[in-house]
Amino acid sequence: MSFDPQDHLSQLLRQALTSVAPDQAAADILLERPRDPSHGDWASNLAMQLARALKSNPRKIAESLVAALPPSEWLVKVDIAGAGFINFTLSTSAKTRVVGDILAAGAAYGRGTARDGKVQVEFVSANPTGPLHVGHGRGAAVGDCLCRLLETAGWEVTREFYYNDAGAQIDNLTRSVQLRAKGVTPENPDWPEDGYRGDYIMDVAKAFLAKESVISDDQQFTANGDVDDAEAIRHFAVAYLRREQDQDLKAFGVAFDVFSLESALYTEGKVKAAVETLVANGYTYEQDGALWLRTTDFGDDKDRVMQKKDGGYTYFVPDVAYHLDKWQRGFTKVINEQGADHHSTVTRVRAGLQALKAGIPQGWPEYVLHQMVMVMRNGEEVKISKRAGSYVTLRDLIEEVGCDATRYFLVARHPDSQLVFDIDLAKSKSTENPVYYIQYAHARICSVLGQWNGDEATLAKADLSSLGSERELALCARLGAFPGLIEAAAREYAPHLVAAYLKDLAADFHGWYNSDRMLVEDEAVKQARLALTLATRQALRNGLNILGVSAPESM
RNA sequence: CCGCCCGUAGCUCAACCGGAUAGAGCACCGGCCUUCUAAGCCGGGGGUUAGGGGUUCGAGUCCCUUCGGGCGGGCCA
Repeated sequence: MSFDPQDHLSQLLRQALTSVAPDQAAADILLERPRDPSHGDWASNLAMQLARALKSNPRKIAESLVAALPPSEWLVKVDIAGAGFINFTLSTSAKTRVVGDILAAGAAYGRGTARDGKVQVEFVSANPTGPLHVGHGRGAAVGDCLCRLLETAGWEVTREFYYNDAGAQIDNLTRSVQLRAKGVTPENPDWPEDGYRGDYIMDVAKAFLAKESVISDDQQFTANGDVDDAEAIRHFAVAYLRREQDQDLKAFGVAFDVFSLESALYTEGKVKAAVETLVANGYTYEQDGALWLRTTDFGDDKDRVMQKKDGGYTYFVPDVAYHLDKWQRGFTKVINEQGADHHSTVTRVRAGLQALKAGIPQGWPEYVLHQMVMVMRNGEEVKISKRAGSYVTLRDLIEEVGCDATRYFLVARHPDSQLVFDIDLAKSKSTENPVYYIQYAHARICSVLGQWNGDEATLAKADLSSLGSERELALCARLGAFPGLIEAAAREYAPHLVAAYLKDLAADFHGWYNSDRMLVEDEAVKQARLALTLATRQALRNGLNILGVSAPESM
């Protein structure tokens, strides 16, 4: 049973509160770590929060609370400071016991208790019309790290990839490959205005002509080489590009559990069924030869066309059908990770789902929208244009920068913030690369433990009473903050917090490493320090694992 | 014109349902390798948190507004 000081103090305060102000006994009790160490290890603003309700001076309330606080063996001091903060100072043994807790928990340290309901995270969802670019990379990094984070926090997570394999874009792709196979190049005046111009189209065409077979995670198809067989070209191109994407994702450490195809929603009648329900529920009307959905009933600023004059559905209709399907598959919690350039779909999809009257909650599904990635190379912005074919692929990045650094760079920023990916900077294997800083801490630890060459399992029971320096206690405090950090990052869908935490943890370790030796003569001191060292390695590993970044034993 | 996101040190970014003196890295200056990896550490300078107003014990954080940047607002996806 691990010791959680925050929980412990919270209980003490709750008891004090119950006796001091019984009618406020249900008030929220917030405990936080003060920035300034002289303010103790934990602080509560409870007295200030209660001031209004109790119509009393916060400091007075604080005094009553402190007086009513049950005794605790883990506390050495409680004082009142500032406007009415209650500051708690823990005993050294209370601070260091996290080391034993971590060594006992191992890879499970930071893991939350199992939650009810299963979560689905949909991300990347790139259409198979070309290689994945940096934007997809950000989606892959954020989405996958979010999944790892949610899993760590106790959720059962399904990773899903959805793509359009049948629409106008695929027709365009098919035509582009067909033309290439017939020897027409984008420079030719006959090349369609919106045709795909990238060199990869030529690769697809060549492979088709060579009657190659391709296998991806969800597709397989053998080309017949017949340039007039558009259907075969379409199948082949989709399978080929899906395979390319799979290879990139695999190299990026991302794997999906489920692939969903837009075409299946049509062939299985799910689109038709959704439309019929919307009509039956009375949320549609005809105007200008089209069928409209009254999305303004659900917060949209204008109604949207569902069925075009030509009879085809607009893109959000299959989206609605798809999400109904997700709901019917039992996912009470669904998070869609997408680029912010698609944020206009959020309102429409939710409106469509509400109009289905299927008992779906209003805010379902949830969205994590990442802002755009701007790529810099040689100090200049690299324009990303799929049709022009001049863009930075995820594969390029992984090959040039490495999987670890690429993942780290793409996930270390708040998804809401635009991201400048400076290729030259990320490529440089220098101190400017923060991922190395973290990995280096891990490698250093491995090196020390290797030189000690003892049985790591024995450290779990080490006597920690010799720990107590400022740096050691700061490191212990950082280690103790890990579970709470996971909880917060999972709650806020903010994997970048893990990246920031690991940097801080590495900094605490490097600082301690440089000030004290671990492999000292005194056996008790050595055991205690090695235990702290091992616990730090465990936290680094667990954190790096959430980011999908490797933890090298040596560098 | 409307909607969403962003604006924090020279640069790139943190800051846990609003907390105490806003923190790191890079860059710059000065120190530390006969001792566990110097991809490291220690010290220093650097800020009106874009501007203004409001809410309250307390605001980078919430509300209003102005400015600046990005993305959307197709019977495209």
